[in-house]
Amino acid sequence: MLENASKLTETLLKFTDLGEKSLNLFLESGFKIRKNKGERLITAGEVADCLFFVEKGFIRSYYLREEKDITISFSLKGDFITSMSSFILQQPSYENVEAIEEASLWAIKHKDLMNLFHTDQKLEHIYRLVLEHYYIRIEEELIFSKFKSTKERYLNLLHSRPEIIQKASVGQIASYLDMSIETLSRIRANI
Amino acid sequence: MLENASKLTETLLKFTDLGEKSLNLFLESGFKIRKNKGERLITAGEVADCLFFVEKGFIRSYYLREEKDITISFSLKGDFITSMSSFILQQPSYENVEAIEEASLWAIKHKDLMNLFHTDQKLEHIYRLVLEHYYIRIEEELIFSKFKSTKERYLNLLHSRPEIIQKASVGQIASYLDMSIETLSRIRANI
DNA sequence: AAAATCATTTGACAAAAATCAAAAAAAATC
DNA sequence: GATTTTTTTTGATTTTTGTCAAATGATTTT
Repeated sequence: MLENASKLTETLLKFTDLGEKSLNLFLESGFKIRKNKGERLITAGEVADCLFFVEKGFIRSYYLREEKDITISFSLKGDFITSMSSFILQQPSYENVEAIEEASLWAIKHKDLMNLFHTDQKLEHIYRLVLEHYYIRIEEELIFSKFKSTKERYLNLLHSRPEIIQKASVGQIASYLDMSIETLSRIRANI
Repeated sequence: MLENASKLTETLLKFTDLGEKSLNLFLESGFKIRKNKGERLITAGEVADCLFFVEKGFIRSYYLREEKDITISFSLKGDFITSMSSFILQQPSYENVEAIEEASLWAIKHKDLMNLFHTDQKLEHIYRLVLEHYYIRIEEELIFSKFKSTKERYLNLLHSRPEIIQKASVGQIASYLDMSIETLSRIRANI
C-alpha cells in the first residue's frame, strides 16, 4: 500500500468496502505531492488536471471578482479538493486553489481516474458515493448562505467547522461568509 | 420504449450513448406520474422515495424557516429533481418539493435505481455523469448567491434562467434570491 | 358580479451592513 | 531586533436593504 495515504484509505473505507485489490489499484494510480504555504494546486485559466485529497494541511479555493479575492471553499485533512467544474469538463478553471499552510496531498490525474473507471467498476461506484457526499455538503452550504444575519452565518460556521475559524484569516473568512472584514471583526468582538 | 419520456431520452443521450438496451431498461424501471398544481412530490419529514425527471411543468423546492417559506430551487422541463440529501441518505427530507403548475414527470424509486446499478454498469456511469452536471450547477448557484447587490442577483437570474422569472411569483423569486418581496418589486420597477 | 382573499406595488422609516479613515496589533523582511 | 508591511480593530458616516403600513391590482370564491 502507498505509504502515508492512511487518511485517504480510512476515508474511502467509510463509504464502502472496496476490497484490498481495488483500494490498492486506486491508491497506486495517484501520487503524493507536497505544497508549501502559498503554492497553488490549481491556477485560474488553466485546466484542473488533478483531483487532490488532503492528507495534511489547509487549502483554500478562491476567485477574483472586481479586484477582490472571494473565498469559495476551505479544505482540511480528509477532504477531496479540485476545481470541480474545470476537472469534470476539462475546461479552464475560474478559481485558484492554494495551500494556506504546508500541505501533504494525494493526487490523481483526470485521465488516470477515467481509465480506472473502465478497469474496475467498484471505483466508479465509490467515486459516485463520494460525489453524492459532496453534493449534500454544497447543498447545505447554499442553504446556510441564505441565513439572514451576518452573525448567524458566522456562528453557523463556528459550530460546523471550527478549524476554519482557527486557521483562516479574517479576510478569508469574511469573503467566504459574504460580509465585510469590518463586520466580521465586530461580530467576533461581541463574541 | 416508454411513451412520453422523450425529453428524458434526449437528456440522457446528451450525456453518453447508452445503447438501446440500457436506455430501455432505465426508462422501464421508472414510471410516469402527473401532479396537479399545488401537489407535492416530496413532503418535509418524509423520506424522498423517488428521483423525478420533469417532462413538462414547473417544480419548486422550499423549506420553512421561522414561519417563512424559502425557495431552494426551481426545476423545469428537462431537469431531474428530488430532495437530494434525503434521497441519497434515505433520511427524512427537510424540504418540500411541489408542482407550481401541472406537471408530467418520470419517476424512479430509490431501491429500483440502486438495483439497476448492479444490473447494468452503464447506468451507474450515466448517473455519475448526471450527478457531476448537477454538482457544477449548484456550485455556480453558490457563487452567484454571493454576488453583492440584490440587483446583480436578480439580473443574473433573469439572464441565466428567464423562464423562472416568467413563471414564479415575486415572493418565490425573492426568497430564492435572498431578498425581501419589496426589494424585488422595486428592482423590477426600475428594470 | 360582488365579496373576499391573496399578491404586488409604493411610501416612510428603521435596521443592518458597507465604506471610509485611522489606530493598533501582528507578521514578515531586512 | 528594528523597520516595513500587512492584518485586524475601532469609530464615524453613508448606503443598502428590510420592515411596517397602506393602497392598488389580481384572482378566487360565493
